[in-house]
Amino acid sequence: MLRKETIPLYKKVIDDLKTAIDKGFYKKGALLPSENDLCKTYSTTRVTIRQALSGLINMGYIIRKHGKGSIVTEPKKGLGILSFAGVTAGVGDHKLNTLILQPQVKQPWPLDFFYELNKVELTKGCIYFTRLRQIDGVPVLYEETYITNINLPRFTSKKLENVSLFKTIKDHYNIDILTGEQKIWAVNGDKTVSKLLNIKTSQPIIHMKRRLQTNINDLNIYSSLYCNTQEYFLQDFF
Amino acid sequence: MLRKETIPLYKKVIDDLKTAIDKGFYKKGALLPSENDLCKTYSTTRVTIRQALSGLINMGYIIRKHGKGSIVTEPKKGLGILSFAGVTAGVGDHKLNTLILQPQVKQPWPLDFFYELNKVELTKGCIYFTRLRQIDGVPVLYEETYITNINLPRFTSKKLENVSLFKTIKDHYNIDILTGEQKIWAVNGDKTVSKLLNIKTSQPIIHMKRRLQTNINDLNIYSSLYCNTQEYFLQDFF
DNA sequence: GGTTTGCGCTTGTGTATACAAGTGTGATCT
DNA sequence: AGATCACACTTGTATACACAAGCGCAAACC
Repeated sequence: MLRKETIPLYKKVIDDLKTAIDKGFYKKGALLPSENDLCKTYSTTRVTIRQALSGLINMGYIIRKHGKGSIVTEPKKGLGILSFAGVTAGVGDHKLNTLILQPQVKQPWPLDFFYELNKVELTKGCIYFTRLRQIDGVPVLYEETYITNINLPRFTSKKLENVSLFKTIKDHYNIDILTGEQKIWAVNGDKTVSKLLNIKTSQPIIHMKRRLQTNINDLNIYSSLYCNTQEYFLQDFF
Repeated sequence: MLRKETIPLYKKVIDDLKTAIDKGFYKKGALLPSENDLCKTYSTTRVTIRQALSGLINMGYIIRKHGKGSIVTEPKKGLGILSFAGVTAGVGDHKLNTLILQPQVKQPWPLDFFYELNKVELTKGCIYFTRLRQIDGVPVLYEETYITNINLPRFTSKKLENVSLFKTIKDHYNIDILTGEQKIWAVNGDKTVSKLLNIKTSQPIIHMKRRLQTNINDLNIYSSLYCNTQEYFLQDFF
């Protein structure tokens, strides 16, 4: 669990406001309380509050207008990582579910792994699992994930169905994604993938390889994804 | 070109450090001067210096290590927009060239345009052009671009061959890209596109639609791209 | 030789304050 | 009624300071 003894005040402010926005307490276009109001609420000063607000700007939760206030915006879909969106704008999360095909298992890295690994990573081995994302029961994305097996006690027993992987590792191990890299191809799926996605092998699909770096040294998250973009597409805000 | 009367100190610090990094004065992995050193240099306080440094973090120019310092990193490749990279890491820009197929022309927006346009955009019309990117003479990316025709004097006579579009509009009109959105599909190319990319219609290619918002109201850049990922791939850092 | 400790450096977090400048509203003036 | 002005409220920029905590190295210790 590794709950921090004390979390900085500005992070608490970020968390509170973020949660309030996520829960719909502040709707898109609404104004957050002014800096001075927040100062009173948290018994702190503008420097600290502004530090929090600039965090929310970076996350894409708000924009700020001189003389006006902090305006809630549509949050960025996480770090510029390509994420799903429906052809019609209004596809909500409720239609999307995640199926675990291969639950988390500790194993050595594959010999022909698609990224170069350093010594520490090779020594530690990885945790491997595969997931299938469906929208309205239709499979659209198949993902194979490898995480360096460092400081992840009991991770193999965590339930990953229908939860955000990033939120899980953040909540349980306080791991943040710092940077990342993704490579993208258009390919024809092989038999296995085509069968999982329930399409013909002649149907073009997106293939992606990702490497995400975290705030823990040598703890990286690698994944290989295949995505059927016939009815849906991949989307990216920045 | 619209020089501000007074620019804030923290912006000057950002600019100075950014320039120094770009010019190679601080190389990748090197440490910037400490906050206190910068305080002395600019006769200011840590709050202001930290404001500048956090700007550089956002731009991806540095990362910071507690107890260590500000470390210069490889700058982000433009805003998380997917960009090219070779299968082998070492593909340099010198191998890539840009061919203008349809030079810039002022015209009304297409009737069935792929993004929704507002009244101002519709009134102003657009500037349209198409480009073909080649690596070693092999065509890999075909791009159709539409820019709202606002405040772009003489843009139709600018030469776009082998130059960065973003750098051109930044240098000549002081236009910055603020935010963006891109959608991605895997498709089989139609006859026209397949011919341009010199591939069979059965070859899967990437299709992207992009919308880039600038610092000028209603001046947006739209593009529709087709990319052959047989030998190369699209890459994205964040 | 190897370990521990202390110290000076760094960034991280926070308080208290000040003035500049943009936005909107209501009172006042014409 | 319509334009102008003053004011309150907002964020933007900046100063000055304090203590916490991580890093690296050298001196001291065993």
